[in-house]
Amino acid sequence: MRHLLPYKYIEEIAKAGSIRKAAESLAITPSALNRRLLTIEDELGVQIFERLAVGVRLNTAGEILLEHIRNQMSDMARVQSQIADLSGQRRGNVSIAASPELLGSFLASEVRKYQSEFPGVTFKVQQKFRGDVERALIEHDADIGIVYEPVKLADFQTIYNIVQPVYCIMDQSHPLAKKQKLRLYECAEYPLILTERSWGVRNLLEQSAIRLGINLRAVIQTDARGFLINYERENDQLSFDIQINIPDNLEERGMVAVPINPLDVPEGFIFVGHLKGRTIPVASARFLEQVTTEMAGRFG
Amino acid sequence: MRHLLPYKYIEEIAKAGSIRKAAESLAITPSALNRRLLTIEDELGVQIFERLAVGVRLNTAGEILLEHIRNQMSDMARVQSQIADLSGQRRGNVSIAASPELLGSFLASEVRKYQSEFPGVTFKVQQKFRGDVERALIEHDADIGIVYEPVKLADFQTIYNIVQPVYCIMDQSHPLAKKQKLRLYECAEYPLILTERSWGVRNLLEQSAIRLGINLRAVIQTDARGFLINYERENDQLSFDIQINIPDNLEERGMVAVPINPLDVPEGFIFVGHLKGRTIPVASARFLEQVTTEMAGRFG
DNA sequence: AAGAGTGGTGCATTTTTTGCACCACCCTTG
DNA sequence: CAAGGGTGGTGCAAAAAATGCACCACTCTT
Repeated sequence: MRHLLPYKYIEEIAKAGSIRKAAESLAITPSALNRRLLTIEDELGVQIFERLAVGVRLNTAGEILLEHIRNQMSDMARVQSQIADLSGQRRGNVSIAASPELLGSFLASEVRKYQSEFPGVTFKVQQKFRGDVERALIEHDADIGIVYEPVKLADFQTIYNIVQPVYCIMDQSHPLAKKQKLRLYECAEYPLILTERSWGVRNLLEQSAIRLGINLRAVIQTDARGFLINYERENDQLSFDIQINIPDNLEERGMVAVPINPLDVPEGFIFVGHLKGRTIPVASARFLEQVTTEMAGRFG
Repeated sequence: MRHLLPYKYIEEIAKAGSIRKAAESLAITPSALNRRLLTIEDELGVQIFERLAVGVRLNTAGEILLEHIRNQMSDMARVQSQIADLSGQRRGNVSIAASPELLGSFLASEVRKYQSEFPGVTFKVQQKFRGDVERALIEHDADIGIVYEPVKLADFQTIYNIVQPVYCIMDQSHPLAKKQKLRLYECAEYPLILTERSWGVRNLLEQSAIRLGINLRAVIQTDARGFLINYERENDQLSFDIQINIPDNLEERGMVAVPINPLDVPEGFIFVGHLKGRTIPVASARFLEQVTTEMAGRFG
């Protein structure tokens, strides 16, 4: 698609903030790039960038144009995807922005399943925290968004959503391991392994703790999955996760997951969808379908 | 916008049905045009046109691409319009597809009013019958649609609608001229001037006539406005029109308009709007606003 | 005051596009 | 059946457009 090369150039200049830097990453001369920009501005009749001493910056007209460019480029990708799908081949790139809670095991196995059927499709999976998923969609950095406990959904087109209770994960020998349901104050008596506050699970826990007047002591604060679901958890530490992120072989590892009473910690929501008003490429749409079907089958 | 020249070429080839004809209307060599097409198909990886002995025809992939092209081109027009509007200037072209009932006096005066304020804006007004307005929008042949008694509204985004009763127009000396309301059978006793059946008014009349078992005798069947509202109507002929299309100076012309009992002929609807899912250019949006405000003021 | 960064420009070179002439093909028409 | 007018496709030379290089003017930091 050589004819939307100018678009790519503009986008790169906007991102780099300077013609020279953009030229470098585009592997052309600053001179050539500069002239292309001038030509575009001339055709458009207005400046797109304001010239500063340290580089260039998009002005309002440029913002409008850039939004159009991003729409246009991903719409073109969709068209190519649809056309390729006509001839039976399924190609393209599925770009996903997902909360870390989804990346533990669920999404990986879904991608594996899809790719075994359509090897021509590539994937790009980005970990984004609650509020950042929607932004990734707006900036056309991702086609599909999967969020646990989203901050807002103004530009989010929800295709499917599902409740996900919070589980407490511990060693089989833990005093709480035999319970059917846990109260939050019971957990709070043990040393906790917690994630950063940007995680949806942590957020739910914190809010509940405040409401109930409980203090959560984090002996380890980490985002590394290895700590949250540990092979050899020697002590009485507890960690938390949502249902979908708990691996199947948890028991083999000598561990158990016990649900927390939803009256203490309310169940969170997983939202699956894409940018409002967009038609996403065929491969992405099919993958979305597969994911929602799988979710509905397992938790619906 | 030179970079979307290829789009223009494809659209023209599709419209002309032959590379040579398209080349002629694009004022370039068939050879050059052919090569551009081949390049595009090569970049896309698929054929866009099937080659026939008498020319070329879009295949399915081409249909998908063409839809994208049309969206892209009118979206670009919108972006340019928005950018121009930033600097205070209002430019652009307002393209309207409207039922003939609206073209008598209403739209002309609205256009005049708008252009006196924004001389930089040009207009394109197309007369389309009931079912054709929506098609014009779908093919991006028009930004704004105004229909009296539309056939369907599947892809139509209604911004405003209003009821419009049918009036009977006659000379002041006509026996029916003094009535406050007319029954349809009263009209049927006189010679009628009717439009083609594709008009919304005619359609309403015909359906009512069938329902009531009345026979409408058209002594003149014409679409010419001069006949419908005639300066010197010598005989007792009657014509019909809707409220908005009746000129202000009807009385000066020695004529009167008497409403028909809505129990006989139901009131029709005028729908004002644009293609669903589209953001129309600034100038078009403002004009739409003006039209709906005017309608609401006069008939709301 | 020096230096490193920025965007802009004249000119020769390279790359791309175009026009011309022509080919092979198909269908209509005489 | 043959001729003729239409179609899309292609080799080659000319024209046009884009690029790279060297350099300028400028601003801000050091």
